[in-house]
Amino acid sequence: MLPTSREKILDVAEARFAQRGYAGVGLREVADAAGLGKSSLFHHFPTKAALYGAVLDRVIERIEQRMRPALEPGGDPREQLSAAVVALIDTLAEDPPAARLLLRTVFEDDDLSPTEAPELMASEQRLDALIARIARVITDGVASGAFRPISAPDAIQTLIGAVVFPFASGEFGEKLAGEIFSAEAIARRKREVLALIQFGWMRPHSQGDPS
Amino acid sequence: MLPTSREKILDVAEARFAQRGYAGVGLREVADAAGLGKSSLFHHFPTKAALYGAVLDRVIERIEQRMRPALEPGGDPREQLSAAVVALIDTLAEDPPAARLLLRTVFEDDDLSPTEAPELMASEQRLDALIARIARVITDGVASGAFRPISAPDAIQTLIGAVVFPFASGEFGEKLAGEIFSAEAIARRKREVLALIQFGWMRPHSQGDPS
DNA sequence: TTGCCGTCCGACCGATCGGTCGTCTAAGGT
DNA sequence: ACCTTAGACGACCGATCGGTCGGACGGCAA
Repeated sequence: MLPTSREKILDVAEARFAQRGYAGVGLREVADAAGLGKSSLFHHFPTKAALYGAVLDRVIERIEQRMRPALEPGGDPREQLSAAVVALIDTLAEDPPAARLLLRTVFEDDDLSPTEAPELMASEQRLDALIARIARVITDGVASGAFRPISAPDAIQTLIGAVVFPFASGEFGEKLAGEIFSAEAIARRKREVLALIQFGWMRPHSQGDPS
Repeated sequence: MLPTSREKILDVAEARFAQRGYAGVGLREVADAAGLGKSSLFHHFPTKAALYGAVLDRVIERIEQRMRPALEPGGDPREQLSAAVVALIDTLAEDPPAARLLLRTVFEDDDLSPTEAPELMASEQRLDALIARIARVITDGVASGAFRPISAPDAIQTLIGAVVFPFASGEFGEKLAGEIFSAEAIARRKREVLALIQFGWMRPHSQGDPS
């Protein structure tokens, strides 16, 4: 039950990177919070960027695992998309720092570009594959008539903004709508996004595949 | 036409803070890019936090000015909300670093909390007032029957995510949907969000105020 | 017992951080 | 002609940054 040092480091680093960002977190701070000396970190991760990469990879893997069953090919695109969104929301809700970490990572395309931090390439590819699968579900749905003729990339941008941002909004979001990670707030977010998908993207009064 | 040193500093700092975040930007970097020595910055802004505050304030003021006419009390809430969103998108599109700066600021609720950086209080209050006005439009619309019974705070979270995030998504967004700030991309974003409001939130086949 | 190995540590490195200080210069008012 | 003032500058400060290094400790296999 007691976590290994490596896991402890990852847990602490995930929370700190989410709160203060890559440049804002010192390795000393992480080491202290993990109950280790700073130099001990380097026995588990060769560089700060590698530590960040490991943290990010763990988060993306969790999300991928939870969303995978919903996205398996061959099903009703409407149900696939809805189930995928619910799975994503559940995963973000169980790992509070995750949402903010993901959005911060998107914003750090300078310092954390895969060119400079090759340890992030694997994570990026996995995320790309996941997004491609979602895009596929949307384009399939449009092709079958289940969805209006929406643009998959734009729909995905909207989806990320509407799903991930609220769980990353911290004090701002709490002042606006109360506790972010309460069961009620999570349920409200699901309703909000599912309604968006249903009324905004699904074709009304259509039973879908016209074949 | 040639900008004053102060304006030059603000322009450079806005771009840098948006790209690398508060902790990730050194004052030396800002000074160099502005064509000044580092110590000259302190003749215009007493601390780094004050500089960030001035940058943020300028961004929020621009947004507020552009959205104000759309939000003046007494009008059709549907038109008010749509016009406000269009105004916001236009403003973000004209000032590319703005969206990312705003979201980053939301995420920095630790280091940049108004308690520690009192120069941000004014900006925060102005932003709160702006959001309150939007919330008012939504609740009015719900009361008059123009909107479904949606929750204003949740709707605002969705709106921020769907409007602001895409313009802050940088390389990630460009890989997904091409140039973010092209005229076509801006038009697509407007269509996307306006459709969301219309189909997702407006009551169908209703002419609104039943009085 | 011996030797190895994974883990951890304190001391240290050069670089950079935000910020201070004293000085110099150019413009403007009297 | 004089003095004030704003703006800019280089030198410098203590603190912290990511990262290195040599060694100490404990478990385990031979």
